[in-house]
Order: sequence, then structure tokens, then C-alpha cells
Amino acid sequence: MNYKEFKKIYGASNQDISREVYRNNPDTIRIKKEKTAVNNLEKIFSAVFNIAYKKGFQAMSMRDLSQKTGMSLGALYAYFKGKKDLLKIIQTQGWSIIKKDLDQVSKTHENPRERLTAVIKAHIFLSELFRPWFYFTFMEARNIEAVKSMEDHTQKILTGILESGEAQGIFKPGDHDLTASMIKAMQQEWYLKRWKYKKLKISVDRFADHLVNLLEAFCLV
Amino acid sequence: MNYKEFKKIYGASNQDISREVYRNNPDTIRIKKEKTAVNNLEKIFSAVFNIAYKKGFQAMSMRDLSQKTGMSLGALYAYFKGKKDLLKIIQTQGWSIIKKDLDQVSKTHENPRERLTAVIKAHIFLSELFRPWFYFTFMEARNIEAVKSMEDHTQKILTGILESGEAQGIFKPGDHDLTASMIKAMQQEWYLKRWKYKKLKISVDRFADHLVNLLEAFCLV
DNA sequence: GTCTATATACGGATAGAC
DNA sequence: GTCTATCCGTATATAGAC
Repeated sequence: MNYKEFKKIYGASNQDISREVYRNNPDTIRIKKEKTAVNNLEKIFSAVFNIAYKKGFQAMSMRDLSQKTGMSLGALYAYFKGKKDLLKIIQTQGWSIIKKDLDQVSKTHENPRERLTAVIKAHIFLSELFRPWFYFTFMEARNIEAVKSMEDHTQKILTGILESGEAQGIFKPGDHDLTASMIKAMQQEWYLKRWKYKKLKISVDRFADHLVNLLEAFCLV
Repeated sequence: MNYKEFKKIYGASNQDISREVYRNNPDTIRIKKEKTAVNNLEKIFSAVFNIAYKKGFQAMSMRDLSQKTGMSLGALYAYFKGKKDLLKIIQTQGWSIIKKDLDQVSKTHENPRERLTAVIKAHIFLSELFRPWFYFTFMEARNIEAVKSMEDHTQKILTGILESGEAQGIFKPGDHDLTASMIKAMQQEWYLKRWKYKKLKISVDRFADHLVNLLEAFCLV
């Protein structure tokens, strides 16, 4: 599975996320027409990610956001109750589609080796597809409990695969928790340091393959 | 070399950094007595790291800082021109000692294998010793050019070691830039996710050894 | 050197017209 | 649905006493 194939199968779009957010927040979003709402939500999220990348969410003023989206201050407040509310929406509501894909992948493949590869790659490919969401969540929501527990969850999936692989004699015994942590660190590297890989001209497929190779050299019997 | 030994040889302290900062900023710091200045600078930095860890530097108000340090607003402004200036001081001035240690380590050991281990461990141990500095810089200064070029610099050291190891027939040929990136990602994991390793009761030595083992399984001929 | 009191600006949020 | 004008709290920064 490479990135191109992955996109065909699982490929949700930013529009899908915005629609999801719109439908999940009927009480805070005062806009009636779904089409305009979804459209503007996309603009808003994109602008937030853009500004927050440069100066952080806290340092972004509503006036910054107004300028970047081309919408007025008043208009913005029809889409969320306030700045805090906007943050919360991004932190919590936007993830349902992404989570769905991750869970789906982690159920495919019986063989531990294939399963490990699939799960690792799926995570990287998703973070490529929705990089701004991943980046923003990491930088602006690191200490939120929900995010920590998500990290815990995906780590446990990896540890589980490593353990069942060991039980089947495919993987070496070892400190699987620690190995799973290292995997997560390397996955995060992809969306945290985009500038580096752009500069080095390293594609997402090359990155993912390298990670899998590195890992198999260490784990396989 | 383990953490305990490392500390004995290279162990600078927070006080050393504060003294360095004091001496490097005679025009912005209005305090005459070095002892009180260094003392209070330590308090200030520690408080900044503490508050910024929870809510980020931008969200920290000067009143927060005043309360946490026990110093008044007026007193704080005798130590830096303003909040922006404080950020800049932390981002740029505090690193000279740390850089010195890193450079020193990277010159020891002729043998590539030993050198790789030494450099990797030294970086992790330094980040343990000065975790708040590393964490803060990552979170609050990621897109600063100076920080990017530091990352570039340390990455090139790693790539260089891998290449010379390949030339000597000790390491396998491979994509050394990418491998060096992965190493950096795993090193960063240590100071970015302290809560996780505390919870799993994994020591810095165990973490560092695991990283070295993982890498050698991949690199050694 | 450090404090308290205060000037000044800026940012979040709302009212009400269109 | 979106705009402009405006309110008001909060944050940075300074003045001047001790």
C-alpha cells in the first residue's frame, strides 16, 4: 500500500470534516444553509491552521482571523461562540472521521508483520492527508487529556501487535512498550517537520518505507 | 556512559545558564549585583517554563509570572525590556553552555560506532538535564530560523558519522539523512513526552539504550 | 532593587443596521 | 448572513515612592 492507493480507499477531505463539524454543532453554529456554512468553516479552519502555524493559537487575534478569512468579526461569531469554543471544536469535533479510518485499518490483516506495516503506514498517510489537523492538535492540545488518551490508545494497538507477533515467533522478544513509543515518535516526525522533508525532497512513501525497514530490522526474528 | 557519569563530567546547572544570560545582556538587565540577578533570573526562567508548560508562553500574562516568582510587576521589568524580550532571551541566549557540551561530545571517539552512541546519548542526557529548556524551545520556537539551523547542524553531525561508518565498512549503506532524522525524532520523544515515561517508569538510561539498540540493529553490517 | 498605582493599548465579544 | 461601530475587560508597560 502506498500513499496514492491509500488516498483512493480512505480519502476523506477537508470538506468532509467541515460538514461533520457543522452537523455536530447545531446549537453553536447559527448558519442555516449547510453549503455556505461548510464552505466558510473550511475557510476558517484553514486560516486558523495557517496563522497558528506561524504564531500559535493564543497569539492569533480574532482580527487576524477576520483578515485572513475575508470575513468580518461579526460574521465569524455566527460560526462559534467565542475563541475558546473555536479551539474546542477543532480539538474535539474534527477527529471523528480520522479516528474512523484509523480504527478500520487496525482491524485489517491477521498476520502481525503485515498488520504492523499497515497500521504504521496508515497513520503516516492520514497525517499527510490532514497534516494541519495533526500539527495543530500536537502543538495546541498536547496537554489535553483527550489527546493523551488518544496517544495511549494508538500506542496500545502497536504494543498489542508486537506482543502477538512475539507469541507467534515472528518478532523477537523485547521492550514492546518502548518500541511502540519509538514508532509513534517517528510517525510524528513526519507531520511536525514538514519543512525538513520538503527541503530534502523526501516523499511520504519513502519516509514510511524507511520507518518500516528500520523497525523490521530490529523486530523480526 | 550512563546518565550519572554524564552528569559528573558535563553537568552544568541552571545557575550556570542564568549567569551566562546575565553576563550576555548587560544592556537589558538593569540589576547591578550579579548574585541577586542570577538568583532571580533562575526564578523567572523556572516560572516561565512552569506556566508555559501548562498554557503556553503567549497565554502567560505578566501577572501570572509575577505571582509565580513572588516578584512584583515592576521588579520583573528590571530583568527584561518586555515580554517579547524575555522570549528572545530564552530562545537565543540560554543555549551557549548546552551547545558547548554537544560540540565537545561530538569530537570524542574516533570509531564511528562508539561515536554514534556517544553523540546520541549525550543529546538525550543533556535534554534530561535541561528538559525545560528543550521543551520550551521546541514548543515556543519551532519556526525560528536559529532553531531550525541548530536542528540542521546536529542532524548533519549524525549523517556524517553514518557516512564515515559506511566508508569504513562498519555500517550498511543506506539513506543516512533519513536515518539521522529518525534518530532526532526519537531523541525529541524523550523530552516531549515526559508524562508517558514517568507513567511507564522508564529511566533515561533505559530509553537511551533502547534507541541505540534499535539503531544498531538497522545500521551495523 | 522592589513595590504600588496607574496610563494606555489591544483583543474578545456584542448591538444593530443592511 | 454579513457588515460596521463600539463596549469593556484584561494585559503590557511605566512612573514614582520607598
